Amino acid sequence: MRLTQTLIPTLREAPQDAEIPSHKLMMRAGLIMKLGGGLYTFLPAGLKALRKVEKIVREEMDRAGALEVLMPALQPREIWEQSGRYTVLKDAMFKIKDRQQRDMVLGPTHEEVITDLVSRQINSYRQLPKTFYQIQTKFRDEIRPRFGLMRAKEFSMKDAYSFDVSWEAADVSYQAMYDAYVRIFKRCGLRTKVVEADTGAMGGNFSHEFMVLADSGEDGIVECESCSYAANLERAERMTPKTETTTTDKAPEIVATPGKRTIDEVSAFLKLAPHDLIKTLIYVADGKPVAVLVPGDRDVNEHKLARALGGIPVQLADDATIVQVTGAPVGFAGPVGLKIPIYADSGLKTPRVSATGANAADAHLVNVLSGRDFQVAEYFDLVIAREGDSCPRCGTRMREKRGIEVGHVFKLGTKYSKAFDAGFLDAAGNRQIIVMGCYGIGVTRTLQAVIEQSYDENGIIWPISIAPYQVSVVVPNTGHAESVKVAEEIIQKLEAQGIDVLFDDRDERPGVKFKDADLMGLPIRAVISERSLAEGKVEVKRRTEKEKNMIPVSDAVTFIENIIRGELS
RNA sequence: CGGGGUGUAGCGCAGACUGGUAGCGCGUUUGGUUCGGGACCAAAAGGUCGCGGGUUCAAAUCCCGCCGCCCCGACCA
Repeated sequence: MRLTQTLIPTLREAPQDAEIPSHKLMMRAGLIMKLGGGLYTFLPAGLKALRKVEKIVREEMDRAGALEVLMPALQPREIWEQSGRYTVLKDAMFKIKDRQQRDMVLGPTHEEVITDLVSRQINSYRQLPKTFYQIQTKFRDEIRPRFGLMRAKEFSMKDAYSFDVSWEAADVSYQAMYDAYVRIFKRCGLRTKVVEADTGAMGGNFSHEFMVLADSGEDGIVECESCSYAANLERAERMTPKTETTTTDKAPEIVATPGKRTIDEVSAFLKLAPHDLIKTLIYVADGKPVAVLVPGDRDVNEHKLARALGGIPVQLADDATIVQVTGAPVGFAGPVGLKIPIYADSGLKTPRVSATGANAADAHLVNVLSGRDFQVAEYFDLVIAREGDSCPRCGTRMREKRGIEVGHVFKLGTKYSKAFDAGFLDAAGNRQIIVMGCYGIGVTRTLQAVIEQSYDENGIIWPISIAPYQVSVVVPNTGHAESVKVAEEIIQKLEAQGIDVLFDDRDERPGVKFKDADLMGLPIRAVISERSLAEGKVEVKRRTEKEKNMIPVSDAVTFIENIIRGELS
């Protein structure tokens, strides 16, 4: 492809609204253009790269035995009512009406559609297992679209769904997808970290996320410094810390703490470490208020809390409820004298002399002892894990990292198959329910994540597998006919081998072409100039190499082919 | 939705406080000189100053309302 015939509008400066390196570089390298918040047009070069990611995904899905389908993005409201997710996801969905005023949604995901399909088409154990997948545009009314393609309102996703006769069989399908994901990301040149994750609105009981480690990542994860344990902060557990018991003969004593509501304010005022305070939070679980206690220096993990209380939805109580339950305004809640169930983090199991809210305005209690002054209904691991916590598996210290979630595999179970009555007759003629799994890859996000993980001060560094063009050809002086002729011959031969070549045929100064080649990040650069041709050679250099290789003209094509084959094999 | 910021040419910005013919750099067009790491000279095209209202002889500038976009928090591939 000649640069003058395509459209790759490179920018010297990044648009002001681009924040992270990959977003800036996608804009600067002329891959995408913004239409509005979370909405992007793929320009020719960006699309070429995207198609290559899709191709890798397809090949690996097919290899894993998944069947490609294509489901409607536009879906009737009814199927969402049927799964019970219309309420759960309705704020995240784009909702529209057709001309008959029927409610429709733009699909944010496709469990409902695929399960409906399977419930109609699959009737026998002989038809199972089956895994279906599609690569399709998803729509989500994100609260805050961000970072270009990283979190967009419209994005391309590969979603797959497995259907099995049993939980054991589902494990096999799950593993097949897991393995395919490992291969996909590896082929895209990504280094990923697999972490245990929360299942969220998707439901199900088990999941793994594929994370690209990056400072700009929106997810926090912890990983053990010794064993293989790694988890999303939403799920991450920690071993109960060993704390020393402390005790006192003194009764709880009320201390006036006017206007001191936060842990920081109270600990500073009472001259106690935050750890010596107990943070009391009032939650509403399934309509009923409960008190949740955590050490003063920790935060509640609501996902863990919800799971601990039996998977019911929990939310922080509003101010009115807090006043009603504690008899005090927000900021002075404490466990002593509360008439509601009290759940506490396991870090508080060891009795310690603590300070708590006094359930009275502008007052706190000191010399509070659990067991003596209040009773905890049950202890759970309830706090958000953090750097320095002990690994739940082996007790070693854990460290915190940031990650970009590019893939997520779920063991769903029967949530959707039950809702859509997706069952089958087993060999004995008994009707059984299908066990499902679901598996997503953010295709557009993966593309950007590759850049986030691979760039330098000059621009993108594409892996050969998904570079829009594997080779860029630069002729410093396009006025030199011989250079152009040799360049065109080499390009023609490379393209005949199925290699994508971008020929910078612009009438620009050499410096401009070199800068743009680096910015676009094409993996191999061939320079054909009067100077090198005088020795019968052309210059070939990888994007990451400093040294130029001077290759005889007749060997150039083979030399380049070998680099590409070497990396793709 | 809460908090903060911002909107002036395709991109990056100045002008606003103190109202008076809308500017700079990059990019684009034309001509010329240049030609291995974002050249130089000359000429030119390109703007409803986010939108609506108000104040004023006069508004990019002051006032009111709305909208877009970006950042920090709750959602997710």
